[in-house]
Amino acid sequence: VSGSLTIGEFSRLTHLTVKALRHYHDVGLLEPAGVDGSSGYRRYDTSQVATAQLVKRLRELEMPLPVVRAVLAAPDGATRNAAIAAHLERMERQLERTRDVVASLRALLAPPVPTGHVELRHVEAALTLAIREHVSRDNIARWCGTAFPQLYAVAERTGATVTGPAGGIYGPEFFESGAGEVTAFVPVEGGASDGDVRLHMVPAVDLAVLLHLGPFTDLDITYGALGSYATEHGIAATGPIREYYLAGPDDVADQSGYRTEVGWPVHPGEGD
Amino acid sequence: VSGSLTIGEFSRLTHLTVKALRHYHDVGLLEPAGVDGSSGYRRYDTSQVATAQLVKRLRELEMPLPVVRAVLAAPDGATRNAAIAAHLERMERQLERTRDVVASLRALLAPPVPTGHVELRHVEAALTLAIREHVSRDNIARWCGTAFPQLYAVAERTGATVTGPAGGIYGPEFFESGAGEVTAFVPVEGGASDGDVRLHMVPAVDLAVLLHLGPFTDLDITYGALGSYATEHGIAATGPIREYYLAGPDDVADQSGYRTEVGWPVHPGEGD
DNA sequence: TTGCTCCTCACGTCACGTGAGGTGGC
DNA sequence: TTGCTCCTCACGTCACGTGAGGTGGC
Repeated sequence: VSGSLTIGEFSRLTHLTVKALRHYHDVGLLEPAGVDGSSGYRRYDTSQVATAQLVKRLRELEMPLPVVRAVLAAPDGATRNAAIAAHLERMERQLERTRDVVASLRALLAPPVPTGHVELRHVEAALTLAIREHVSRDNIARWCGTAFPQLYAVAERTGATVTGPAGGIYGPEFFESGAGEVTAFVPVEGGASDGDVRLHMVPAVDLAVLLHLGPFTDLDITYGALGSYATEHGIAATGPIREYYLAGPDDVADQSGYRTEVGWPVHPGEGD
Repeated sequence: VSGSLTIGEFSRLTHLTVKALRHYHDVGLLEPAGVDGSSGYRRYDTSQVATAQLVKRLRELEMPLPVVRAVLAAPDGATRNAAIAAHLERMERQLERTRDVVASLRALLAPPVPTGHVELRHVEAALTLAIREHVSRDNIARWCGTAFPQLYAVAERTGATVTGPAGGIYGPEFFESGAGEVTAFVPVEGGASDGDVRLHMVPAVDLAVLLHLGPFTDLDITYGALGSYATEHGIAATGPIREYYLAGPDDVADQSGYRTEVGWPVHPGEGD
């Protein structure tokens, strides 16, 4: 049993708008069962209703059309379900991120936390195991989540001794354009390069350093305080920014326990 | 104390990209402290950091720029917090909606529920208290949430006796274009018009009727089954679609207990 | 026959991102 | 002086929505 439907009838059956159906036809996502050669009238079939309903559900979950297309083209149920599950997981991560931002918004609106003490510090060059890559802001959390374990693993494999807290070096474009070169490093004695992980000398710098307590989501607050300090004292220099992870995800379970030193480049010897 | 910053420096301080800052300037959301007359160089001030951080937070929560502008322009903290709270509530509602859709997606992918029995029914014209308005799909839940209580309130005020379940009439454009004329009605004896609520004769129709059990989010499944039935039996007529709310939010707490009759217009006397 | 449904462009939306091509400031 | 930062267009993105202007089908 099947029945033929005009686009309007199919729209009422599936609760997809006529405009959406024409768009899905244009992009080849949901082809009508037939198209009249002379009039161009689209013809749908009742057998297409189930597919249309699936498309509607996935779009309501803001699944991008290329991904929807992949779901529809899945050769079997397992592949299809995996694609859907992956999307739901993306949504879950985004939801968690939203929760963090809401918390951080409350913190921002609350009476301002007394900002810590800015320290001017000369940092010596140091031997490290490091990974350097072009990373976008959106992916930085996941990237760090794989990079640092990798660094510690190489340290162990190559017999290196870790001599201090891990850190990151962020090129200006990372902030100014939303993506840029990022170096993750762990200071070591001994050890050796291994694949992407290189034995690398991190250069000396003069930094204004401010300790950030709590989630990474709030880091911009500390950046603001630190950068304002450096600017107002006329000591700000250009160059990459450093972060030192004194206590992070590997050390404490709760984000509120994170301790991060933010290092802003300054001109040497101009301390206060 | 204050300090002057180039757009790049301000970007690194606030973690807003240079492109975003220029855009916020263009649309008048975040004006630089100054602009050099000859070179066009923007100049920001450290005193603007806090505002920029707020903008960043609100944008991370996908607050539309006009709303952000309203928050920034709020004359006092209370107004500002109210605007933010309203946005968080919108997000909360959307989150709930997402949860419903995920559940409904699972239902769709599960082995198909045996569909109920389609009944062909001649419905007589009936006197009702009714509200009619142009409503978009996005707002239909909220609209019904105010319309039906209003109908019952007028029924009580004007001494009307409710004689059956409430219903809705949906013009084809409601589905085909995503917005259209919707009539909410409650059948009565007695009663009188009162403001937007009119004493209105709902016309007679011939309907194919299928009972929908569960959340409204799943209604498209029943629409698909019912419309396919009518089409495949060659009895589908054009005209508005009716829903009768046998058990809805006012009657049962859990969505899974909702019972809704969907009525699809058919040609009279062509039953089976 | 009427008018209702369907058709195809072309352009708009929203918040920026992506270059191209060019100039100013240290 | 070099090159780095900044500038302004103009156009792209994504999934449709919004008309305009016109034709086919019952």
